[in-house]
Amino acid sequence: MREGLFEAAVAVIAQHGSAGLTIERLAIAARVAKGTVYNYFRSKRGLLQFVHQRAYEPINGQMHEIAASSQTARGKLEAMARMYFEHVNQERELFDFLLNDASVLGQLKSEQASLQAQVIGVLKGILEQGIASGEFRALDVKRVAEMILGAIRQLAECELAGSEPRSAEEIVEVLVPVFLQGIQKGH
Amino acid sequence: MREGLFEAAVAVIAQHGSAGLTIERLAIAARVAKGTVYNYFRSKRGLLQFVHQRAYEPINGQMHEIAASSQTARGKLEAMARMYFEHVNQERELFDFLLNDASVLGQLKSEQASLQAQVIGVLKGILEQGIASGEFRALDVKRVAEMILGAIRQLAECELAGSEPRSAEEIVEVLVPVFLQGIQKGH
Amino acid sequence: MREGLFEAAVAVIAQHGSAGLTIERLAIAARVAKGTVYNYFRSKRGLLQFVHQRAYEPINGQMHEIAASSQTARGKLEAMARMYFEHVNQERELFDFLLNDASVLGQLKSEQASLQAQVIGVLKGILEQGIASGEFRALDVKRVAEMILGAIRQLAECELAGSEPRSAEEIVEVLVPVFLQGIQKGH
Amino acid sequence: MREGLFEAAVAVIAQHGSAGLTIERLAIAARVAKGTVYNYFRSKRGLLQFVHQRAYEPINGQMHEIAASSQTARGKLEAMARMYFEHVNQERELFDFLLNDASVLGQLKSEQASLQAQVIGVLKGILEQGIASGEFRALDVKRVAEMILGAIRQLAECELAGSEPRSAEEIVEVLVPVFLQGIQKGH
DNA sequence: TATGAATGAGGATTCATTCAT
DNA sequence: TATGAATGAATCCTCATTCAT
Repeated sequence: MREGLFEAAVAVIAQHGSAGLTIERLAIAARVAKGTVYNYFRSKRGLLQFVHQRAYEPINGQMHEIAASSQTARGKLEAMARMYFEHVNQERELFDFLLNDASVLGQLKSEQASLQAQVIGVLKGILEQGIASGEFRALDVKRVAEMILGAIRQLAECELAGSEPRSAEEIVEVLVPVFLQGIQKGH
Repeated sequence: MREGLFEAAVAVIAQHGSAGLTIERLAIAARVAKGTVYNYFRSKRGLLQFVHQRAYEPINGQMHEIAASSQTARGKLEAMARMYFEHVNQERELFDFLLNDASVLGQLKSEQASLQAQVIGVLKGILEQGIASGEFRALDVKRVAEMILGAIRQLAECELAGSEPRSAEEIVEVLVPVFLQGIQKGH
Repeated sequence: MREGLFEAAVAVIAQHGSAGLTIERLAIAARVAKGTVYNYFRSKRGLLQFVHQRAYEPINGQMHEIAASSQTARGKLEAMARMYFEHVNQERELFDFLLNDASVLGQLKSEQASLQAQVIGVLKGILEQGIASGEFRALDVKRVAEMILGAIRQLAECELAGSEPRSAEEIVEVLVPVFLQGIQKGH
Repeated sequence: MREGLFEAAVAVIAQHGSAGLTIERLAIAARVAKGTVYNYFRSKRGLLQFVHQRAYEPINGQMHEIAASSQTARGKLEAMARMYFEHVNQERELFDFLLNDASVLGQLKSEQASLQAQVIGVLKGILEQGIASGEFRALDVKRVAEMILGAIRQLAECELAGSEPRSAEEIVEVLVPVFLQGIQKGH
């Protein structure tokens, strides 16, 4: 049932925007009565939290899988970026909400923050692996992890803002070389 | 008076978050009557637009100055990042709002988008200059511009989230080398 | 419930005039919460439309019945006038509103106009029947229909303004002869 | 100055409708400050009363002139109807307000009522003259006066609702015969 | 007298949440 | 557990009126 409400929420957000997600619309989309929603979620805030968690669950899972896999650090960065863009492309409206409005309501700020912290942690791990293995030079891993996350987020946002989705591959092919070799000539 | 309302708005946002900015709270913070607000702004939307524009005005101005100056592309990138972080550090609450909640309620989405487009445009210009001058290698300038913007934004956000502000210089010293030389060893 | 709100609306209008009909007063009169009103009417405008339609429904119905009946044109005119005054006498406060303030705020202008157009249409039909049957002489039916409607409305308004209601019959006995034989002597 | 405000009020009503007549708009149209209005009118209500009176002044004056003139009763009726339609046609927007919305605000009800009473009084006088002179048959003069007023008002309203103004003469030529000879054939 | 900034009561509307059935 | 009618606080906005200059 929570599952059904999650999907209904996504549908409503896709159609009315995140500000248009009201309990009434949600209930209609889920074909239940308004009161029923409150049997499964303490409050709208709880619902939002669930949507947030539910949406990032697969990404989170795959992120940790990638991190735990036995690849080079570069391979992991590539895999993570690719995986992320694939998800974003698959559920464009949902991520349009999650990327831009999620913290908006002031209600998901902590969730958003803890998620980011997790992502940054994983990226830091990858960077440290790369440094240890000699792939990467010594770095301020935290800052670089933040930069990578930021770059990916921004690419995703611009991607969503534009009309035609481009393949994840395409984007990875720009992202990774820039971070690996930099933009300076003769490197 | 618009000035006073602007400051009151920043104060309210700092305390209650952007979703907590109501005309009533604003009026109280500015020590005027509710109706007075409407003598200076056509609507809440208008107020928000003013706050947005007002906040980015100096950044925007300096951004164009830097772009128009006679430096190497690298110098411009450095200058822009430095300038940006200095502003952010100076008005932390305000940017906490602008960075996260600016598109709140969907009311400033277009302003935010046009601002971003402008920034990306300037960054593209700098990248093209660098390519032309032989500083940079051939690049997908649009994407790289987006990445740089995203990295800067994320650094700023994390900076604001953290407790102690770090000098802009420090951040620039991490950001620029990464984008210029990349993170790969032996480059 | 819509019924209850209708009656509450009539009561409020009777007491405060149509401009004094606020959602708050309506809710109090109906002994419900303000929000409840909006569970039954999309907006104040919708409420007003309902009141308008609800009030004229019976008159409208009987008007068309009379028009469709098999009487002389004169008989129909008499019947319509009688029927109208009977309704007006029965719900004095309501019609006090409808006759004077219906177009209030411009919100019911279109409803009022379309209703009038309908009435005029029916009256025209009756006049044409009378001309065809030889009862009436050739006439500018539209104008005469307007005149009859206006005369009836004005009689009703003055009736409502005065204190003691007079029987519909009495009024019909003045109205019809004037329109049929005119006021000139020796006719 | 009151004169100037009257004209400004008419202009505003013509452009924004009667509900759109605010003190602010009035002041702008009259090219004075808002506060100045209150040096000439105690309140908005007072202003409205003045507009009402001012608008009907010429009609009222001519009405009494006609009543006092030495014509047949029929001639007076004709003259009054003609005069009325001429005025209405000259200031269509103003009368659109006066005819429909004047009592709306609940503020001009008494003015409207006293004006009507006056008109009805004059019409009664004319009818009595006609009866005395043998032109008209014995009548319930009050009722017939009301009917005549109502018929004229309705014709005027329909006239204003329609797009192209028709000459006053045309209308008089329909109105008077109907009231004089009636609509019955063979009369 | 003229000004116009400031006022604040008042009004329409939304929506998360409750609760009796 | 499911329902959905009822709630009422919260919010944006309007505008007649006042008053210090």
